[in-house]
Amino acid sequence: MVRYNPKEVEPRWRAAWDEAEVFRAETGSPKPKYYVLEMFPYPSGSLHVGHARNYAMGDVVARFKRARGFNVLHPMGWDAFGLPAENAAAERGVDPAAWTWDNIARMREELKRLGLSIDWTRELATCDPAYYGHQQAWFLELLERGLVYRKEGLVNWDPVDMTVLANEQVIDGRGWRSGAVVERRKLTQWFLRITDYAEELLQGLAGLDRWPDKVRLMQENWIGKSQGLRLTFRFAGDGPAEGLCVYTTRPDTLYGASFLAVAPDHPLADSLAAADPAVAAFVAQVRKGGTSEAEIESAEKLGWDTGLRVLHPFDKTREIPVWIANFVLMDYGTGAIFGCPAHDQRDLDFARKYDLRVTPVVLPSGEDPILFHVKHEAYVGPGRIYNSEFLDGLEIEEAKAAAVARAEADGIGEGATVYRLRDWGVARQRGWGCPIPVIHCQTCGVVPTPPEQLPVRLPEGLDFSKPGNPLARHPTWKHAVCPACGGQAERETDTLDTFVDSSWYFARFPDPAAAMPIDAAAADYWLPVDQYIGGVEHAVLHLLYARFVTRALADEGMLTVREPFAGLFTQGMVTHETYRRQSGEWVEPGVVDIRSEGATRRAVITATGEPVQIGEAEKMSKSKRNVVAPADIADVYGVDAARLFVLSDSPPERDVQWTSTGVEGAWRLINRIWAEFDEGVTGAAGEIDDSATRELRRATHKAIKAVTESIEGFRFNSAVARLYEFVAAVRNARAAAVSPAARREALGVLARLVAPFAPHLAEECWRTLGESGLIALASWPQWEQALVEDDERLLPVQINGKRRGEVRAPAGASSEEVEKLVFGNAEIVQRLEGLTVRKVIVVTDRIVNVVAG
RNA sequence: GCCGCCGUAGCUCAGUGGUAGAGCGCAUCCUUGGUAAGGCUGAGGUCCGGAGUUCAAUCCUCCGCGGCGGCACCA
Repeated sequence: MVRYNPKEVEPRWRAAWDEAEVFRAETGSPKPKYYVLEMFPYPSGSLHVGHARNYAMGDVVARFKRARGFNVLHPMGWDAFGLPAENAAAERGVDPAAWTWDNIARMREELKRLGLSIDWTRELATCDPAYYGHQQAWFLELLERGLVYRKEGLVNWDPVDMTVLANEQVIDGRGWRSGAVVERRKLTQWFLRITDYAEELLQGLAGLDRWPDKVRLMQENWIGKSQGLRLTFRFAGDGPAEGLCVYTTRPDTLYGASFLAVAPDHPLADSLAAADPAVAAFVAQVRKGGTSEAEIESAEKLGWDTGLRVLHPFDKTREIPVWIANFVLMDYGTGAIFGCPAHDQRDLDFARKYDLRVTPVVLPSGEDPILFHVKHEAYVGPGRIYNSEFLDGLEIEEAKAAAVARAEADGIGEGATVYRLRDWGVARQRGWGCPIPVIHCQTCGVVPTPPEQLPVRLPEGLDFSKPGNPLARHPTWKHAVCPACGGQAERETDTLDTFVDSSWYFARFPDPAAAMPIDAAAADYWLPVDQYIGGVEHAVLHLLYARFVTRALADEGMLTVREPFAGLFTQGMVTHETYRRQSGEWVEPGVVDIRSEGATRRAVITATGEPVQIGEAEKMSKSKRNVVAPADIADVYGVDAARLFVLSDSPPERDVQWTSTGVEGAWRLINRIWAEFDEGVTGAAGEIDDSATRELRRATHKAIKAVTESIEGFRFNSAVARLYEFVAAVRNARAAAVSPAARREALGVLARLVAPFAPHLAEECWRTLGESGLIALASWPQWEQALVEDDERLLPVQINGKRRGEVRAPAGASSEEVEKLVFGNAEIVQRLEGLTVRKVIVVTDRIVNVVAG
């Protein structure tokens, strides 16, 4: 018996793979291509088992597809710009570039240790000028095409860090890092015109049939398409001559309008505020309102009656008051609405507060028009229109169409489509990001950096010790010569949102050394990504940005695909129990000893015996100190055990709870597998047992089929479960005198089925079996159909729906044959005594139900 | 508030319109020359609750309850 020693075995095979360059992808190979990609990591400096799970999943797919004859591209890179490096710089005075590159070096070694079948020759990092220079190049092309623009907009401003924050960096109204209350500030910002593609991004979702429905739904909601009417009201008496334009999705309820309301930052409100300090005071008051969930939730509706009146578009005898209201959003629709309190809860709340008219115009079926009233709950259900002149009697949808048609005929409005999606604000006042490559000139305005001056590199020696943008503070960096007039000018000091970096990296991997941002031929060969894998937290932002940028670059002629990711899989997190001392201090799992006493588990600190509280399994985080690093596991059980475990316990899309007992289970499986190979192919002595041989062969071919289908269906946990069963079958067959050929077949299949999950073990087994080549290059086994079909079935027999016995029948037996067997079965006949058989239902190869009374 | 997901053994979770499962834990026993262990056997279930459809519901439909996630004054 040779013990399986992963510490010796695993590095040896990794060296063999490197030596043979087996994972190198060849652009243009005649084999069918398969591009598998996991979302690239931020180089935080240390890998945890959550990363391991993500990359192990991609690796299973990559190795499986390679074995199935595909030319596989499985690259790796680094999402390397971002705040942690700046934080490290601010806190410890280190250079963010040096810090980042150190982390990359460390994480690269940890990733390599996982035995991932990655083509490392294509590695890239977004903080590398060789990468971001190309990003600047295409950014300028988009600028030229008008897809990049500057505008003044409201942004989340962190007054302590002195920077703009992305929405997701604002937590409960406070900066995620500084904890300062975030202000809404008007600032000139760079935007990418993603809204130009809103319709296409929405339509494209329908074709993404290998994406999770959940993600498609989230994107659909995010884009938020709505159809309605843009309608201009004329002022009665005072007011701007052009009138006031509102957007509504409920033109059918126009006769229920009792007020108009504009956003506090609407131009009309601005001009009124300029003339009247009281209005200005009101606007200032509502703008101060916080952005936290709780504040928005409980925010009271506040309004200011401007005194202006508009005429009802279909009834010039009616005048409607115009208010300024805090719940109207400037950046949606036209920033102005008409309020129909009877059929909109927000409008109703507002109307009740300010005592405005509430006229129902949609009558639910079965209600009496005289008696129907709306009190504190708006009616938003179906019904017929009434109190509405020419719309009376119509269904809601008919009335919408009629109202739009009338507005269009009268020349006061038109049908309109509006999206919730906003343009993408990409400027950040940060020093560790991709510089926006433009120059501001007093005389020429915004001038693009000439292509030959790209990349615009970040300077060295930035000062991160103070809040604010270090690029703006740098003594010399921003001084530039205007490329247009040659005069003195200044560089843009904002850098790009790191989501820009990650919105095209998958298109760079096909040729990461190309002189152009994207090599057309290589990208054409490899794209789209056949299988993309990552966390569901990127369901909207990253995945939507990447879909947008792909289209923008395609329209630039740089890409031929418009949809970057043909298949998407969103994997769950790895969680871990948390441990806490009496004092409340979190304790890492490594120093805790778990003891089972009967059914209860207790935890103590190993060194001192001090008891600790066992808490819920939570997402691994430094603050809860429940992070497990793959390296810790590899030192004891090897990385194969860690890979097996993170894939085995739970379906890939769900969270998995890391436990030491679980990884021990995986380790035992590895040893059981190894023991079979160590045993060799010689079966028990004596006459060959044909029946046992046949059973082993059946088990072998069933295992091939089950594991193959499980991997294809992304059910890695059931694939591993099938491996458990198959190993048991191989082991049990050892007791009988099975033919050496059948055992050899079983072991050869076992090694290849294990290979995607535990590749080092599989190589060792493969060599032990006497194979000379690498299993990483071996082809996937095929199953024989005849061996996976049972020729006999065990059919449960129910009497009135309860299981009362079973019969053995040939596969595919007819109802008549099965009935004969059922009524020839003594146990069943006895059960039926005294009952009249009314009906017999035979489901071929499944079950029999006898209905009797 | 809107949308989605989940609820099955002590724990973590598979699964299926037709015999309720796995890993871990627990109990019993065996082995102590596969020993940084290994193996046998076993106990343990109102499949969240209620109604409906069906010959048959843990599964499908509807109504609840509980947990989680996304969006959130989007007119």
